[in-house]
Amino acid sequence: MFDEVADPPTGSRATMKDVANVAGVSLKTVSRVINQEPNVNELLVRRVRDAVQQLSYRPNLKARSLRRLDGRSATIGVLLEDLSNPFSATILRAIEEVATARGVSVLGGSLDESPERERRLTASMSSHRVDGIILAPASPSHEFLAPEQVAGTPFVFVDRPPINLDADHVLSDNRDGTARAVERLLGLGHERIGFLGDDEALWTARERYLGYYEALRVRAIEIDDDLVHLNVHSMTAASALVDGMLALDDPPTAIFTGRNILTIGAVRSLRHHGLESRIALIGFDDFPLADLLVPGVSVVAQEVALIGRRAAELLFNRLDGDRSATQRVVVSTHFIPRGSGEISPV
Amino acid sequence: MFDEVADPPTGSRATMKDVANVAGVSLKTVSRVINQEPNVNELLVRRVRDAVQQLSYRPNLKARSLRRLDGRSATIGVLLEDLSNPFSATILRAIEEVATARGVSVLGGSLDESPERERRLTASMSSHRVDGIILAPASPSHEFLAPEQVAGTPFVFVDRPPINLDADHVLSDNRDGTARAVERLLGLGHERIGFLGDDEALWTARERYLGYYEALRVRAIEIDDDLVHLNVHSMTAASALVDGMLALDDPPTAIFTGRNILTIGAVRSLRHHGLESRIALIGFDDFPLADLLVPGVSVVAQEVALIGRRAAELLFNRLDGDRSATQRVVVSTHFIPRGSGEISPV
DNA sequence: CTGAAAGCGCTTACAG
DNA sequence: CTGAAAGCGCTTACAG
Repeated sequence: MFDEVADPPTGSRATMKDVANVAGVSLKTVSRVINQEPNVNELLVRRVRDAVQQLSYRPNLKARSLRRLDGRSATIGVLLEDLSNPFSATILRAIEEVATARGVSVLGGSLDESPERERRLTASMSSHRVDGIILAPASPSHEFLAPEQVAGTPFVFVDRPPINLDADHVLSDNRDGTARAVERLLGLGHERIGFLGDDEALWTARERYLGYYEALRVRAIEIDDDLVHLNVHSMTAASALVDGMLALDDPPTAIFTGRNILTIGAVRSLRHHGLESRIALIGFDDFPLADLLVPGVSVVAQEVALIGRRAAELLFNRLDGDRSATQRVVVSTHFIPRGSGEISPV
Repeated sequence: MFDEVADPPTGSRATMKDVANVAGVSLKTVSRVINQEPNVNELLVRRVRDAVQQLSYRPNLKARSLRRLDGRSATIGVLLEDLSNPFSATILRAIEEVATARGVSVLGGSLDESPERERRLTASMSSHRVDGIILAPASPSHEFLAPEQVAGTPFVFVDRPPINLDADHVLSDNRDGTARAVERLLGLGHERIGFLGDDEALWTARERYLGYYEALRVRAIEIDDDLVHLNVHSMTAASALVDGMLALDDPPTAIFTGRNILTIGAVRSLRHHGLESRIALIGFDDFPLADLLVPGVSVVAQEVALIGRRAAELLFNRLDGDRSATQRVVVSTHFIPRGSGEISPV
């Protein structure tokens, strides 16, 4: 034997017990050093630290959280629509920032608007015993999460409110943001304003439509069914619908699009008809390079990172013991004029 | 007492033992049912299933992985540059897809080009006992990961190769992709081609520069220092440098930009000078709406999702026991002509 | 086909 | 200031 104490074998990890053996102290002393408890002899601290170094020891969080009274795993779950889209990605990053600062890791997942995936992934998070879950929901009802909530897992909803469940949530002011933008178009003299919206099943799509509806109502302008299209899912569908509206006997002089891919579809159609500088356009959601298009595309922008940050703050407040009533946080949108929304009717 | 067996108290979760009590069977029988082991009496299976339902029982993965021989946590770590940028977000999503199909969850983190964050977050992943780690590295050396690797955690690097560590990696053909694009410009008759590149410390930035360098060398065109700028970090810096190049006595007739934000900076400058249809431009990395600009921006596009998928496949192969030699996977880039790269010199 | 005992790597509660 | 024993919620290895 060349080593005084045998190293643990390759392919397996050093445990606290290995560290104790190498340092010549008890398990409990190692635990004290790792957890920075006071009142440990300097010399022993040093010996433990050296052994940790020598063995590349990493405390096992799974074992720790299994035994600890609070059972915390130092992990939260974040389930969003699609981690590859800029909206979800920005929210995830903002949450990560808050979590990392507290030494908490983030388990992420994409729901793709699938209620079934929502059930599966929340169950998975639950099996991982995450300390809390932030969710941009896909289901028509969240009753099924009640047992998790009762078991002590706090939920914070983002982008859309919970249904049949009492939980904190963070939303944009979809309706007001849209109404104010449509009011701007009305203020310029537009009376025929087209509307393209996403899937009616989505709360955000309905809210944005309601903003449009209310703004017209206030001015006593009747809704023209030829100018309103909901359940538009793609850029190409949006282009085709704008093509159709432009072919009407009485075409719109302005268009409001309820989502960025629909906005881009509208831009393509207007360009195709050479009307991008004649017909006003405002979109909900900012998008990269909107300012580099000609004309620049005016938008109702969401504070996406702020939504993520607020959600994380709410969650950690709950984890810190906040038992106050459920909170709804509404994050303001802001209008960004870039040209396309400032075109007057001819 | 109304219930025959007391439910576990609010705020705590049902355990396998609780399920066993409610179902009137032993712990081991519950374990068999949960893990779908064969040879369990139909009646007992049913009773256990009912108890699971009634108690909203979720198996505790932490406890399971603590005891299991393979110690698998059904979790992998994914550390990328910035989860909010489209490149990282697309990779994460592609990995998530492969992982979810295997019932594995993804712990994500952003490194922000910080070696210190890389150390901290890999250590954190290690404490979570992830089964493997996919990493877009930020450090100048990855020696410090050797102990983790020896302890049995496989690593797969993406976007950049490991340094001082033997590990699988997935890269784009940065150098070739750039060289072929620059050759196209040369083919059009361009001889003065500007180059803007990212931080020289980054492997990708160096490779792309080498592609530019080699393409010119083959044609025996000398590199003009006035036309080459490395360590360009922002869109505004790129704009200013293009402004400067355009003011030269002998300005470039074409520009190659080594990263999408630099490309956008270059577009801004060319527009500002009204030269966007006179001076050719090709950028590395595609970006949204590149086709909607006038002229459309020609790019060398990476197969970003494929990079993520390949990395995940490599990792899971290792977890499935593949002990073959370290692999380097090179994913091809492809050129997308949209107009700006097809402009001939005047 | 079913179950009682031991143990994974830690923390807790307690004794000295 | 230090440590030995029990136990977190599971799976393993074994007995019946």
